[in-house]
Amino acid sequence: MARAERVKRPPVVDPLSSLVGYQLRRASNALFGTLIPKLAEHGLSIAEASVLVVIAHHDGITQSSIGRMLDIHRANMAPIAAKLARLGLTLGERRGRELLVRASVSGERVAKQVLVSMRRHDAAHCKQLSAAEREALLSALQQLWAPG
Amino acid sequence: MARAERVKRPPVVDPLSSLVGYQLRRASNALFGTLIPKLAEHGLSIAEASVLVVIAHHDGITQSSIGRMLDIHRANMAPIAAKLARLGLTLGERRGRELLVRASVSGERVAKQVLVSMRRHDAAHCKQLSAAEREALLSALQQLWAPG
DNA sequence: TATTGTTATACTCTATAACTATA
DNA sequence: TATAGTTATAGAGTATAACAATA
Repeated sequence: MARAERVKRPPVVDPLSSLVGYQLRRASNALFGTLIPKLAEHGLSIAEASVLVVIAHHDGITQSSIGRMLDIHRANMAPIAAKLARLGLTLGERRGRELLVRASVSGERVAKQVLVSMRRHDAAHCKQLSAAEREALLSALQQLWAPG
Repeated sequence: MARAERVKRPPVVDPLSSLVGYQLRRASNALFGTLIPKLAEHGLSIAEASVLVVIAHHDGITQSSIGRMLDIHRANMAPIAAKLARLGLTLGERRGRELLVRASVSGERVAKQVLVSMRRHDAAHCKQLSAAEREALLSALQQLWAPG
């Protein structure tokens, strides 16, 4: 307690600092902000890259399934899927009212690169945390939003 | 490890689940999504309510200081400050190029109500976490974005 | 009826640029 | 020069509504 008074930055002036929601938003914005330019090197937004990764891991998945998995509205999935197809990263096969999507050869390659970028980015931001702390963090975060 | 296989929900299908950045975004969106309607009962957005709370705790603070504290751009602070003033929640006193802001009597009252709403909302979402887990979560989150 | 995919559209949040006034 | 405040505007992300096609 007394030591804190000798620190340059004052202890806590921000009345919102003790709120999980506030800290979540700040941390989320921090990681998002640095991830955007990394994925831009691949010509993709975070949403586009995330969808590509999911498709590469789930051959023949439908747009609706991806949207439910990543919490992206159907209406917003359309332009994302269209861009990935236009870039030649995904191939669509219509079956009835569903559109089964899978990654092309180049799509698989880009998906792997994107996932590596994401993991490197994640590790870089978490380097101040121990492995146990990171696992506890992941577990706590999942409990905050996961169903159940 | 073996116990996890007996859990109802499959282990991990989502290739992004192990990323802190992904979990952060999902958790942040979850808390944000339910906080918005709560603060709308006070006629305020999250940003507006946050700024009001900061003003109530820092008498005579400037817009720039608030912006730096909450990471809100100057250009976006203007309409927020204008709305709080228009609602009679804050009073501004110009000194040179600075505009010192303080909460009005009703502003103080609303700020307290808003902070109570925020804390209740936070507690409701964190009720699955122990006090120790919540503290560890706050600490980890702060390390992810705080300067230094 | 319910679901998939699609388009159009609106709203919020955030970012950039340009300007005035003051230190 | 650097900072504070303001305005206008552009962009991204996300939301609703409506529609056609299919289960």
